[in-house]
Amino acid sequence: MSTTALNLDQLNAAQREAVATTEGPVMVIAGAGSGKTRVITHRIAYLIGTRRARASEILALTFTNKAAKEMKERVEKLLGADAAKDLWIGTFHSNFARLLRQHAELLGFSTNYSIYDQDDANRLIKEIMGELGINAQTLSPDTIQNVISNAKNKFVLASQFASQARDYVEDQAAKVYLRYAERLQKNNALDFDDLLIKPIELFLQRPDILEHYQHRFQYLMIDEYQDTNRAQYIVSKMLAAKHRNICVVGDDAQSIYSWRGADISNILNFQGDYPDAKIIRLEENYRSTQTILNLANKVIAQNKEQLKKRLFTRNEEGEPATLFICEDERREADKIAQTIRNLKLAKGYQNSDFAVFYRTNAQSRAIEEALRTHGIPYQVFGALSFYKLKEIKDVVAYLRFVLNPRDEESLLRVINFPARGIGEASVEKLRALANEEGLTLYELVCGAARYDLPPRLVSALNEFRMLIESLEQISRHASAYEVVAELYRQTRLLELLKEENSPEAKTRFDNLQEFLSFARRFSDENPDENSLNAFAQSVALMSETEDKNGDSNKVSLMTIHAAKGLEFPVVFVTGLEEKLFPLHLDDRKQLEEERRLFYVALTRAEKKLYLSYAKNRYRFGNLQPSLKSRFIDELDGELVVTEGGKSLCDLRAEEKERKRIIRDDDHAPDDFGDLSERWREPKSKKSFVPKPAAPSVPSETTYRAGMRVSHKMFGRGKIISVQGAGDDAKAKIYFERAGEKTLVLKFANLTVIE
DNA sequence: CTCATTAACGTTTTT
DNA sequence: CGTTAATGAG
Repeated sequence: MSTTALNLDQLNAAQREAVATTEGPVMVIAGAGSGKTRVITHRIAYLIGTRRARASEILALTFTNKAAKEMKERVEKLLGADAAKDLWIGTFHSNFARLLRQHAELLGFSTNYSIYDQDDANRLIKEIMGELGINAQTLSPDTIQNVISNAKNKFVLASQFASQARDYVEDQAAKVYLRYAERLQKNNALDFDDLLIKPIELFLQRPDILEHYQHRFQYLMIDEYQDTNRAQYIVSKMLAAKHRNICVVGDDAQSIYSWRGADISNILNFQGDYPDAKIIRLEENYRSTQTILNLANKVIAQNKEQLKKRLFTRNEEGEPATLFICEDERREADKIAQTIRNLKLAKGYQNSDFAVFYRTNAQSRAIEEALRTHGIPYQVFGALSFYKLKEIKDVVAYLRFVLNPRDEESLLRVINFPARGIGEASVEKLRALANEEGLTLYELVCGAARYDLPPRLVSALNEFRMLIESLEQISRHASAYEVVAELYRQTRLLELLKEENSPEAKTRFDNLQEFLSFARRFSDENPDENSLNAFAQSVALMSETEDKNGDSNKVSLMTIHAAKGLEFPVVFVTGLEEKLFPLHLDDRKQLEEERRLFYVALTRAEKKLYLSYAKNRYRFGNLQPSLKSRFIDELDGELVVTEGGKSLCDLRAEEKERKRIIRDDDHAPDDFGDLSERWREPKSKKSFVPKPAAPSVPSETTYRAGMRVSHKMFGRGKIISVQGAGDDAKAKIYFERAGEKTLVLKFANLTVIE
């Protein structure tokens, strides 16, 4: 195929090798900005173009919908939409959800199974904990959910987990896990983890089915292999066992999801699994300036655990990075906004050329505010996904329930939405009755007339049942869009919101409308007969990022996790403070992951990098001093300048000098703000002296959270919380100088400050 | 049963 | 600080 040959000429030698080595196990170590997606898409095109494989024989697994979508589009560009349409390109979750739809019966599920996201699963776990009498105060549902999810990620099933539970938490979690699995089965529902685990169970039960897929998917490709967990590892190994045409692409330096069960040893040990594997390194970076790359390389070099590689670029050297040292988060945000405005004027950049990264979503607020006051358009990614909004989830729950009447969780969600007089008390009564009668809740709803229930309730239930039945009727022959439209019509959802006449209602109105048009688009693009099921399931696996329009001219705000895989001409990495970034620094492993995250942040930048930190930051509502991040110290000082034009090197020398002077003067060193260029000003000393003690108050004083207090040893602070009463009363207090302490009030001898 | 006010709570990341 | 869960009045 001439087009394919032409395409290969555009690749460098390593990329070409990665594309053309189609047979046998291959691991591509793709450094940041080295053209990874290009390699995968060309490889697919090459396989098809040279007739080594048909499109339907290729399975390409990605980590995010966005990556899948991009890959699909680029393959289509190379081959034409028609040639690419039989490809299985998608996330692990969506591809296996699709596969499971075909075989659900064998696992005791129907093809219309519901997919529960984290929220749904959490609700169910809370419910189960209630049933088991586990106190949610002692053991949070989130913890239990985490434990269960981790077990699933490692392909440890409930019974096995129960038999190997080691401590109290695991023991309780095991009880919940067992019942949780039962309940999912009863509801005909799978959670996200199940989408990975159930295929393994299926393949173990039915080797013939495994063989079918081994034969069908002659070529297996896995993107972001460093992010795969144990379950994903197992299932890919099973699928590749026969033909062994497995090509994994990844970068251990960008592994940032270990908290979610990603197992970096999957990529580190690939060669152990496949001793004959061909290892190909993509080391030429096409994205960033040399300066940016040098900074990043030096940062990542401080990690012990990693595969050897050396990234280089032939791009221009570029400007040094700029470091902003700010008083507080507002000035940090302001500085960023000003810089954006100036760069737009001076260098002709557009809004969309800028990205502002932060470690935690909470940090976006200050930045948004500053951008707003400067009149700079922006978009925030990821914070809360469109599909996680209550109103959207409620509508989706309707669709799920129409498809899957066994799904009690969805039923509970919609039975009184919009409010139709079936409140909590009624629902509890109905559930108890259903239990007594040995019926499912919905069976009882359908036969409500036969029981001695308040007539108003019976008629409300009847109305609800008729709604569900008519939607079910429509779903048999009409598209997902038509079902959603009919749901809106019958429930008068939009009208009800309009009548509310509040701004919140207006937003929800808009969201529902957007969902409707999304359904229409989906139905237009996927006109198969089973479309409501496909629609509901893909919505469950959807997150927002991918369907926000990327072409609008706005500054992008996002967490660094969300930034992976993206690139921007100008990047701001904010909040470089200890305990913020790095957020977790308890052990080396966590710290190395934070460092990889920093590496990811730096390598997103094409032309210019700005780094910043604030010496004070609001946390839980009050201003706290922060220490500059150790990551700043790890940077190559020659490649970073401050606003004043001084290099980081000079600054470090000054810092050293200053510490020496302070030591000689026998002053207690204060340990933040140490990069300040105004260190000579004697003022700075004063600002840390606590105020003289406020008038004392009687010992009977009741202390409340939020009160400002002063302590002899610890100085000024603010009460975070108070526990207990009388002589035993303790308060958790955040002290400006000493940090968080828990004190027995009786002995603390606090004074209240106005 | 619904709406209001209040208390508690937490801020990592995503399929 | 801002959001959500829990409680109490109407």
